[in-house]
Amino acid sequence: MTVKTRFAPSPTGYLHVGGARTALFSWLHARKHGGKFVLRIEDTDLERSTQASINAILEGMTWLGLVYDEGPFYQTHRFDRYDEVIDDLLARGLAYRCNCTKERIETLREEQMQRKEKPRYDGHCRGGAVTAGEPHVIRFRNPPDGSVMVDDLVRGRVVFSNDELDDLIIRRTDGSPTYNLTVVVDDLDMGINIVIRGDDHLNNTPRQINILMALGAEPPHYAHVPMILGDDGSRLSKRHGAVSVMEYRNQGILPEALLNYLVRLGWSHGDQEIFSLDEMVELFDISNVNKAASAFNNEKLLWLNQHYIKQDDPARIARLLSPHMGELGIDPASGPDLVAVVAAQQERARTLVEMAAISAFFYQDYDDFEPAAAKKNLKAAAREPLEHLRSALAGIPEWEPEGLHQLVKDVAMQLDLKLGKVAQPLRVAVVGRAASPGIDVTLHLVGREACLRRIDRALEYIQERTQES
RNA sequence: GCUCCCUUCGUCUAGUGGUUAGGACACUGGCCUCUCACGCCGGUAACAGGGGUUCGAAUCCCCUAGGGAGCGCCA
Repeated sequence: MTVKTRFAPSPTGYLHVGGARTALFSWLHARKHGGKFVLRIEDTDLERSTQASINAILEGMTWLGLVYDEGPFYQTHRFDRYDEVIDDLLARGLAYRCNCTKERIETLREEQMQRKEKPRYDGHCRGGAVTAGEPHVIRFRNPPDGSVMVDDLVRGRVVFSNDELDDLIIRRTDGSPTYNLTVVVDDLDMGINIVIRGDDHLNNTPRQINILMALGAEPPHYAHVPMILGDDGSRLSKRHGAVSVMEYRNQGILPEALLNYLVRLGWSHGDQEIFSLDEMVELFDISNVNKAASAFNNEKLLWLNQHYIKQDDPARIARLLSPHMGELGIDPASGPDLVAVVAAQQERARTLVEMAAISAFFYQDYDDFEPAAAKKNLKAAAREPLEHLRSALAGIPEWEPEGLHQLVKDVAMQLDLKLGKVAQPLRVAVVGRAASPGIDVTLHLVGREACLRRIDRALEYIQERTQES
């Protein structure tokens, strides 16, 4: 039997990292076993589902490269099928109409709570007296005794007693089906043989198994993966920073870095930290997934992102960096080759946003000197080296890194200064800050004209500064 | 309240009766060095607590504590 997994988000928000990891695990499991991965949109809640959320989920899946083999299927397109199943259950006495008022249920709840019992429906309408003509919901007739065993691939065996379960609503008064019914029917119809989902669904599983049995179907395998918490161990939310997958793209995270980070959350393979997609597919095993929730650590994500930025082809990084340069109002075509800039900055940025920020000076004059850098490097003692450098740079015939490197060294030697005493003022003059790639590469990419202009500006700055004091 | 689940460095994790409890991120000392970064070498830091079982327990059992989920005409 070929393995078939699914990811079934409800479109009531963006694709967040928890959902993305569940999707990743499902996708990996399918790929590893040469199976199929299905995307299903659980949009039966007409109130909260939005097209914007659907688009956001699809966009997130695409960005991550979690390609689905079937779907997206929409539950709202399948209402006829759910009706068929519900009617069948009703006809066979496995479901019944209920016209209990919300008030009655509420009172029942309160009484049960007072008696320190678990609140649940008491089966008041089980007798079948409610007619089709009056407003009603349909409830599933849960087995009154016995127990349900869930043989979970990550949790192990979990047993639920049927008397803990009540007769859940499977069709609302307005005629629409509810989650526990649709999920069961869909997984059955779509041939899903392993359900990988968040562990907030573990408690629903026995109910779903009971419905499945009423339909005469064999339950699929289940794997309930733990949830992802925020940095501080509390439930992940917006205040922890990005939760939406697309937000990570905006922050300059590479999809392979996010994927690598997510796969290591709750799963590991010995001491290995870096996994290519192929390695994940080969090594991932759903039954090795941890049971405990894990906290999302942005620092480690950043480390992985830097790793992938360092390792990737500069041309690809340049392509991905370009829009982030645009965000800063820079057209990369207006200056040095962006691929060369990436090659120079590749080891210096944890995100593409960072890389754009530290690369702006290649394309436009900086606004102001970074105060601390200017204070330390652009003082009176820097005037002479800068003047020497300026005239040497103005006269150098070839504007290439090798010659430029030699030039800076020569000036230092002539003035009997350590290289740092010459290169560092030059760096601050040219880039406005104390950090940049090697001085030779930096000069080369900035270009002669801009270098001379900026050195003049630094000399003026030193002039003003020495006059003041 | 009831049911179910979880618990190794700050964080992610390795570990399946005998280990100086390993790795990674972060933090930190040093090296490299024109800056930053990269890289390299080193350091701090954990078995939630208590009982058992056993010659021996992070590993098996029980209890306690803490955390989480569910108990919707949400999914």
